[in-house]
Amino acid sequence: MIPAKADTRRQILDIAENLLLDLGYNGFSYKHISSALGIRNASIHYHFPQKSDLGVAIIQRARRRFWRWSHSEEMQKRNPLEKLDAFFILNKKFLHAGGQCCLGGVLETCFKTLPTDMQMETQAFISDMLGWLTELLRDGRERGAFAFPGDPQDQAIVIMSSLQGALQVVRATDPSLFEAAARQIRKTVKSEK
Amino acid sequence: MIPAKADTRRQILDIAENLLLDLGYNGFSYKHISSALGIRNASIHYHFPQKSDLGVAIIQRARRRFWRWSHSEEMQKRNPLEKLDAFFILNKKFLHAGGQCCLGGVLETCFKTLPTDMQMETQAFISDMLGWLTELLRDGRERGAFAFPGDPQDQAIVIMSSLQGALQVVRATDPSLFEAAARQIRKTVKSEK
DNA sequence: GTCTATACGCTGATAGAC
DNA sequence: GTCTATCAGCGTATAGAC
Repeated sequence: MIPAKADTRRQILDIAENLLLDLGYNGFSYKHISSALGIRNASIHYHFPQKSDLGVAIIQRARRRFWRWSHSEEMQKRNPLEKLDAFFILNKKFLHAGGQCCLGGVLETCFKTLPTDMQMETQAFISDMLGWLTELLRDGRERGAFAFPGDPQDQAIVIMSSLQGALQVVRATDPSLFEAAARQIRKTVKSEK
Repeated sequence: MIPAKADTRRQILDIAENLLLDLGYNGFSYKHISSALGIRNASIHYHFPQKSDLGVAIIQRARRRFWRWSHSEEMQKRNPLEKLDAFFILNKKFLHAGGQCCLGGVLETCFKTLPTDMQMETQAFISDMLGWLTELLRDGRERGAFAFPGDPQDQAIVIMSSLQGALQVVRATDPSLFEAAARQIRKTVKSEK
């Protein structure tokens, strides 16, 4: 049996990740976390001595999560278009979580204020995602599922940027516009056949 | 003749706007501005009593700037494709300014931490830009310059989001990738003829 | 592991002299 | 308009008791 308060570390990560996606890295503090969790400020420093330790841990966990997602048995069975759709759904989850931004976008906009270790982890995270998406587009185009001009990496950046940007734009307009934008992006790469 | 230090207000706005695009709204303080300008903290409060007054002023100035840009005599002469290209160049300027984000993206990612007056001004700014881009796409498609499926507004969101997102993504990758991404976006709406 | 207590610079902001 | 002086609160962070 697992005691309810067994893994405070995990709870801190969960709360901090949500705060990060909602408010940005410079928009939340240890106080937000401690009051949400019902513990004291100092207790969080026991698990994450510095705020950047917490930041790095959040990104590393997101990287592992993305790796498991993209390498899951379920995912391997899918064809390229289904994989792309799964990526769209992955992004749409941020919207349903009360209009959050995606991790990459949040970290990039405050990139210059981040300590070096967080900057490096951010770069690795983006590289992971961009690599996966590039490979998917390359493979999918070879197999006739996708049709787009130019370099798969350029197209990968456009898709990542679009979704990331759209999650942000709808915060200042209407959340319902995200879906329509996502469909529009999908059309630009899906082959007509 | 205009004394060198005549309009401190304007200099504050210039510096603060650059800090905002570099570091995010919660990433810069009055101290950054005062030390950059060689004056005291309190002097800035004379011009902008609250930080949100400064924030609102930055957005309002950007809105006026965009209005003048989009209504300029020079712009009226351009055809739809040339207007779209001008919009791309407008975004590329942030990249050349040392890898800045665009104003919309910065404000949206910390949207939930902003005071109400700044949130409203942000919404108006996005609405201005989205309205202009939507009208351009609608008109351009009617005249045969553009070819894309669906609602012009959906396409407008995709283009705005892509450029906004791309400016952010290249911060964690390579600035040179922006140009390629921009060309890729351009291809998705330019008619083939 | 979590607590209390504490440090201390930075933050936005004000009062009042010049 | 800009200055000096000052403020209360918050930020991250540490020491040491339980």
